[in-house]
Amino acid sequence: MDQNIDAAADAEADAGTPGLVVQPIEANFSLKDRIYDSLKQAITSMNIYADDAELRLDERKLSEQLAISRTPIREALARLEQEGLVHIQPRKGVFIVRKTKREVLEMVTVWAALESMAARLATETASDAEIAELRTMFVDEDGDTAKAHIDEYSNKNIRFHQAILKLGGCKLLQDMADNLFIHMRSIRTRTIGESDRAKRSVIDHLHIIEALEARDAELAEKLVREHSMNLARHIEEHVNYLD
Amino acid sequence: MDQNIDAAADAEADAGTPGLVVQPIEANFSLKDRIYDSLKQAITSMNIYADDAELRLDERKLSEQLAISRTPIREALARLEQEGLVHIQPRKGVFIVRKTKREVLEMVTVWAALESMAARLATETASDAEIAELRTMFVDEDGDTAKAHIDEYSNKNIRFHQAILKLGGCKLLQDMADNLFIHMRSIRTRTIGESDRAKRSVIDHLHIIEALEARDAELAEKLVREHSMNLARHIEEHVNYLD
DNA sequence: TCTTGGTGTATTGTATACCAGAAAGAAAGC
DNA sequence: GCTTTCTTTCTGGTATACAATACACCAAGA
Repeated sequence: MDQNIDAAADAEADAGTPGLVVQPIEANFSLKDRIYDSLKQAITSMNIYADDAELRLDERKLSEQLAISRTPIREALARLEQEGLVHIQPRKGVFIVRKTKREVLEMVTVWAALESMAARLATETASDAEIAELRTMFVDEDGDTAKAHIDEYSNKNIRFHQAILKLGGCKLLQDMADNLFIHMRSIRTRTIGESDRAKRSVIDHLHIIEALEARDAELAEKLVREHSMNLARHIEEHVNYLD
Repeated sequence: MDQNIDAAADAEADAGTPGLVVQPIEANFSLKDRIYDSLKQAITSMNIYADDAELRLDERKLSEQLAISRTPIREALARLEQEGLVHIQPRKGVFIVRKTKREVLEMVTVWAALESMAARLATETASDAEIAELRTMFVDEDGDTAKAHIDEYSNKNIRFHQAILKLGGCKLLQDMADNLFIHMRSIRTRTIGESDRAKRSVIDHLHIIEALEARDAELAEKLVREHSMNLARHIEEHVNYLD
């Protein structure tokens, strides 16, 4: 590493010297940040609602696996706790939090508030081209084929909602929704396969696109909100694996 | 500790036995958490937009002042950074973040989304008595007297909005709005005194209460949203001390 | 056999020492 | 006098050592 820096310095000082310039000089690496990302990724990608899920995080074990000290790990865990992904019980341990049904329902409600506002904003700020792009997401898709490729559709579904958030043009709206999404990901992927939700979802989405195209703020907001609240209702009635 | 539990159990089993009930067992103290609260309180109560504001936080200085080591301070700072109150520049320092005008506008927008959703929910879940309570907030208040007591009114204003969030019955909605509010507090208290915002604010509030009383979800949502978006417009046009 | 007390171990909380990078100031060369 | 470079110092980043607590296990006595 030091050689790289020296080489770069030499190359800068004397362009004639063919020192090995290592390049983009990758980002400011900080163990704390990398561990944070790593843990977050690990937590969100595991199914924390499985019965045999290991919900405990061992600082020491992590520090050994990653071959670093506990300090940066603890700081990463502090951030994760602030974010609500883990809970630190003093003198007991660090545990991945399982959301209760009520909490999930509240997250969906907040999501509905955020995305419906984004849809409203999108009717004013998004370009016709941007809205038209939404349609391309469903070009090879209808309800029936969707049911056949649940996983694939689940991803498309996610991207559709993220696209609307983006069209709203409000970064904060987007970020907060993304953050909620982290907690809801596993729920969404599980519920999309139930009953005929996939098919109805596609229909809803098309109606939303039409409202955006018509620049109908009230309608777009309403459709987006009700689409999310339908998910809430579905969870309320059919999801039983939450506390 | 065990005695407490036993005593309580005995007292429950046999009310006649005068077991020593030792009391609530005071909180679990944790330096990290206390420092977090302390710093957060300090940051939010200072005017970070003053020209001479000291925006830098020195870990070592803090550790000396508080007579503790840097470790728990760093964990508290990590949480504050995650929350967006401070920014840690590696090898440079820890700085309290000044929000840009755009960021403040986005916060108001999100606030509008959250509170309008809460108002909508409130029309369905809040009791008549709870809604009626909102009126008592303005019993001795009209636009003119409000202008005379800006500070006092500013607090009432805040409480009114928090009350609506609460009536929505969605804890998460409330918490997220509260969190946004921390960043907006200084802005709100400054803008409320400008032009005739206080007077118009009172009128808006009364209309909102009426919509809630009429259980008109659409109207309540719309009024709350527009009330907040008016603040956004006002900031856009009149606030110049932000980046 | 059951209860109770103590001890040992595992795990987190806190303190401290040291490292590396960056900024500021001093000194030297032009 | 200006610029440049070197050095000093300050700051956060990381590692490690120590302290405190929770939990489990075991042994002894009733």
